[in-house]
Amino acid sequence: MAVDVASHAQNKLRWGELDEDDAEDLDFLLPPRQVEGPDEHGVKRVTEFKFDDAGNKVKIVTTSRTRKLAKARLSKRAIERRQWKKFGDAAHEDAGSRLTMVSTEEILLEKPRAPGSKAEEPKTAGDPLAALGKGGAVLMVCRTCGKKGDHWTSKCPYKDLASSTESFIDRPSAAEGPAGPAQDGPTKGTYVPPSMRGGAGGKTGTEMRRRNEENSVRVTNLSEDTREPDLLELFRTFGSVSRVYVAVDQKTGMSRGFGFVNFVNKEDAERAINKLNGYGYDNLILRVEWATPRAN
DNA sequence: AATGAGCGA
Repeated sequence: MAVDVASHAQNKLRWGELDEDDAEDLDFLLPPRQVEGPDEHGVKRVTEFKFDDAGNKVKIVTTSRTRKLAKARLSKRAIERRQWKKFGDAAHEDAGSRLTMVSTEEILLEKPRAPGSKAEEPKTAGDPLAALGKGGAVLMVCRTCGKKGDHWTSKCPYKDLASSTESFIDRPSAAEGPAGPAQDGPTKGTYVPPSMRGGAGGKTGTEMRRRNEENSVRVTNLSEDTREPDLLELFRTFGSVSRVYVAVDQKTGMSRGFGFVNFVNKEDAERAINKLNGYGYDNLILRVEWATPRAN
């Protein structure tokens, strides 16, 4: 961009007459802002000039480094690729210029079923009674122990024991403890899938495996681009994994750097902890420990 | 440094 210095000079401005607004008009006298990099270490250098309050020309050099760019995001391979000889349109570009660039546009990620979304409004809008539904309050009936009005199935104190079908419906007389058997629950004619049927071949008594909520392993110090499939790949070598979870910031969608892995078998979880705690993954040192049970 | 989500007869 050519700057017509001569025409500006005709204004015959004197330094003493300048107020703040006029000062901006003199920027054309300054060398242009220069951006170098980022280099292979992710370091970017910006050189710019401005006038200070006294009207002196000042050079400002700012170097910045994109967080974790070289460390976690770029593999050796990727750094290597940056050395490749350019071709096509890029062949004639200046060293620092880029044909592709990172967008600075802010993009909000929205959860499809976010609370407060329009989809759930029409029901109750303008009619507080509608919230109660036709039949009034919903009656909680636990499908595991048959207790009413107390808890949902997921909150049942017996949920960690055998499958509900096996202990409470298929063989109702086997139910013990404070809750008692399901008196008015279905006891006959209820379909029971083969996998859930007791008897020969089925697991019984002491063989019954506790459900796996317990074998929960917390993984911290994950790199921010580790996703659940990555965790699964890493942990599945130790045994059956029933669940992987990576904590994500609801607002930004970015990983919060920790997650959980649940194992079907406690021994597998234990081996995973022993092997993977302190393990270098994606250039970070993992911490792998037993998780304390989640609060409800 | 750090302990997870959502659903419902």
